[in-house]
Amino acid sequence: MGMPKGQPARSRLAPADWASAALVALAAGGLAAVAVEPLAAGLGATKGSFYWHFRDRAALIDAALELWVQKDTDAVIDRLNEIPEPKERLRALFAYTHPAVGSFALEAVMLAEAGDPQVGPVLHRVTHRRVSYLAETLRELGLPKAAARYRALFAYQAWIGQVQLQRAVGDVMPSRQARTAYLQHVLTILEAGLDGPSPDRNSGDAKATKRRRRKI
Amino acid sequence: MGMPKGQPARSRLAPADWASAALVALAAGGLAAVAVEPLAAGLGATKGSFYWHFRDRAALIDAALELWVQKDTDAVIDRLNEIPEPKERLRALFAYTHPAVGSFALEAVMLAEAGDPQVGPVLHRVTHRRVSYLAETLRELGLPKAAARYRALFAYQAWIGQVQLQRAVGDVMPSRQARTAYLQHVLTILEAGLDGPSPDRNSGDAKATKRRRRKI
DNA sequence: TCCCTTCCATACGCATGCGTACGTCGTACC
DNA sequence: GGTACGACGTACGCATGCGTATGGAAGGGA
Repeated sequence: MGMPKGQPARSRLAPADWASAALVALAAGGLAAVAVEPLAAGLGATKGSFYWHFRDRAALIDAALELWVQKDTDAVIDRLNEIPEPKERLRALFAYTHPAVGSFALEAVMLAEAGDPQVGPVLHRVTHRRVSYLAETLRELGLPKAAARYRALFAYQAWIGQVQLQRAVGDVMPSRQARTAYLQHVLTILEAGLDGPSPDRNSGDAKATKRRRRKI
Repeated sequence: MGMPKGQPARSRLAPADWASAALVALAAGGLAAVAVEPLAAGLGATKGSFYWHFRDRAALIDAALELWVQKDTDAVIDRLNEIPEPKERLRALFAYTHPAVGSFALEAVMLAEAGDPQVGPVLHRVTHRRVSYLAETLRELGLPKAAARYRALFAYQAWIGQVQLQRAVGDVMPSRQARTAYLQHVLTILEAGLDGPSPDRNSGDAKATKRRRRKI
């Protein structure tokens, strides 16, 4: 009983607790669901605790957004950067962005709340960082600059569209088989015909990549 | 001056007035913005008027959603169906779905509010109808059934993604030139490689079929 | 003119959520 | 073992929004 700082212990709350709870609420019900009193009730506390750690509700939302950026963009890119081979990196990225069905609710919420003065800039930042990182990885694969940017934009847009469609209508893609087949379809499109008509024939020795991979 | 039933005349209000005002508010601020009292203030009326025409707020939301379906799906399909040539129909559809930048806010809102018990079913209905219509038109162009469905899904998803990206970050696509170039890029991809490996060798006449979509 | 229906305004009760003021408990430190 | 401060609970005022109740103006028949 040395106060193991676990979560279920309802002893003391830190700002991080409030932020992660806010992020959960955000994913579940949008910005409107990030309300102080319901969150406090969920944490087994009251507003008195909250207003000790945060100045107001906006500060909580900022913290939650920052947490989102850190977890779903920064951390992912950091992990991807540990993979030296760009092709492998892309594959890992793709595997990461295509798992569950109901997931990525936060993405949809952020897009939804894009008009909000707090969400807007963050979304803007995240989108740019993601697309830029994707484009840079594509450049490592030998694509010229403009082409890499187009391809990155298109891939990101396709992903956004898929996330949204899944959330909107879960059954447009009936079986799991059909989903993977569809995925394969999208993949071949993404790999195919940019300049040269040989998508899979990689450049002999794959070392042509200069591996700049700076943090973007 | 025979009371021309115009909007600025603040004489009598009909349910349709409330519904369209609700739709405007919905596009601007999401479901939370569809509030009775602010809408009444905007219409120069009070709640008393509203609760005469509608049973409650949910009824207003239903009416607004129905109006949306009618305007941005049913009416568009009806208009498109007046074009006998499927190729021309696709072109008209594409032209309609790619105009302004800030438009299609309602689409984003609907996707955003997909979790809502009132919005969900409507969105589901609309999406199915749109995709099915697109697939059907593609079938008229000779595509086999499964391929037409894949292509329709992919096109619709690409459109959704573009709408969302535009709303999220307006400047990922810097100049108008870059936008049209990007569009061309997307178009060729959409046209290319379904089954046969001959993407760009279009059918003699340079009328390359463009496809894409929007409001179906 | 009278009356009745339609349409709308005013006023109220209620619930939720924000932010603030202030009281209170525990713990570490002396 | 008091005491000071950090962390939290309680209670309040305020604003907004929903829904209801009731009264009153406008307009068309009779």
